[in-house]
Amino acid sequence: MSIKGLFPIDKWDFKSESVLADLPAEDFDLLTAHQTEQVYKKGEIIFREGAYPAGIFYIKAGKVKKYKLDKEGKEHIIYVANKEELLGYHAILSEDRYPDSAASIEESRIAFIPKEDFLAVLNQSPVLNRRLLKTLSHEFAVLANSLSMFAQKNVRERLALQLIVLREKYKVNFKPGMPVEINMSRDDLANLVGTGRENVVRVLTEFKESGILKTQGRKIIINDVNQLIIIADYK
Amino acid sequence: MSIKGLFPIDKWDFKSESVLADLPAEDFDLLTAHQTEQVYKKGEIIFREGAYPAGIFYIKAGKVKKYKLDKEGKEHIIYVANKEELLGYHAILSEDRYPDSAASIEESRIAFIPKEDFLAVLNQSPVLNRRLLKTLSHEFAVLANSLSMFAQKNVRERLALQLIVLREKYKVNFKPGMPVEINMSRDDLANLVGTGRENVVRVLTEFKESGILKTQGRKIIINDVNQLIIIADYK
DNA sequence: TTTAAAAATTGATATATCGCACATTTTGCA
DNA sequence: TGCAAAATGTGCGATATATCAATTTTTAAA
Repeated sequence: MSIKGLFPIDKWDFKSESVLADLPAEDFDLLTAHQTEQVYKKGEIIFREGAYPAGIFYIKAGKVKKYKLDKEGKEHIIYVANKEELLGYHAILSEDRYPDSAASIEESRIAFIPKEDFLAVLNQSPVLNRRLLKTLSHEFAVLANSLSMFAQKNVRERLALQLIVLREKYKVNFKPGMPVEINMSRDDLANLVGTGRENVVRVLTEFKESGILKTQGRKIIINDVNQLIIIADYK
Repeated sequence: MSIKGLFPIDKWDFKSESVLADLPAEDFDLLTAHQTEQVYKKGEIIFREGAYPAGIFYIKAGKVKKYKLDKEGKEHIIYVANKEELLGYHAILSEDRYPDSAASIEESRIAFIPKEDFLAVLNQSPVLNRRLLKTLSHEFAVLANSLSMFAQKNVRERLALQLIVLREKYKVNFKPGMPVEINMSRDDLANLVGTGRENVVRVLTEFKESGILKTQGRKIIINDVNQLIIIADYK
């Protein structure tokens, strides 16, 4: 039985809404009453898997990778979070430790909100409750997608898909109509796709030869997203 | 940098708490006021990915697989849900369609709760809100684990891990101390591990020869869980 | 601008696992 | 209980990907 065409890849929802949007002013003020802001340099760690959470983070500017380390210390990137996204709330809600680590992949400005404030607002705000439930269940769907993609697609197809997703995330840095530059190390890209650096380079070269994209040093500029969609969705 | 030993696999939390436990009687009664019960035969589909949700499901007895289909119709099992677990609430909370499909893997007795009742209780019950947030964020952690496991472990290691997890789920069917029988088709097992049936059979044979387990027809009886833990955690 | 260190790229080889074809066993139904 | 269909198990060639080593390019600091 085939469900071909039921969920074409170009209809997927890559964008994540801000959890804090539409929050009543009263709740928002209470939530941000004791926030402190910090600039994280590229590569700086925000929190570590296994640590107990002291609060949540709100990305005001920049990009953050959420990742897990295997026993040899090789990292696998689970998600790239963009500005205006909330970070580190899973650990508090699950009453457990951080399930993953977070580090900035470019210089980022991030606000810290103490656990007490977050829980206080959570206890009084139906809107925040509803919004978090929506966000979490949406995240579940995205993660489930990634998981089955991993089981069913090869490196070439996975890289194509990640490039499409990353293009959306880097779009916000550029004017509409301008070509979008993905500025990410091959190592991070490899850890996101779940393969080695060398394999990413090889597939990237292949894409370059097909005219799908071009590279300028570390930067990747996508010329033909449709071609990527076809590749990612092929199997 | 190594985090060796930080999260030994035998300390992982495989069990999922019932979302409905500790729910105030009032909320529970309202939630179950219009529930209807149905017996699903082995293999019967409960809901399909992409459909709009009409309500949620509560597994009273049996086991259910949550899965996604690729374009050729090959399924990838994301999760095996046990009795006393809630099903299908992601779609309602995310205000979207089902992100995956669900089907029984053994004869199951399942209650259906209409969407309206679920949302009504959600609007009035802080306990249910809190519990759902906890469950969803826990699910996220479990899924993130699966994802990074996929990226970093081979078929042998993944199968070992899934056998450990399944053993926990099948435990409830047997008396303490009695050997636990995992009764699952090789196809389902392969779709859970993310490989082909043949590869599962090959690794299973290998495990059998090492005295880790034995098989009786379709049934798998684990003799040496510790050995499995070592294998799953090896890399 | 120069230069050293870091990152990216290319090549070659080893290895896991995929997927087909076929044999065997088990299961459930008449 | 017997039988057909379904599920399981086995062998093997093809292939994608991992891994190691060496080279080139880029980056960022002096």
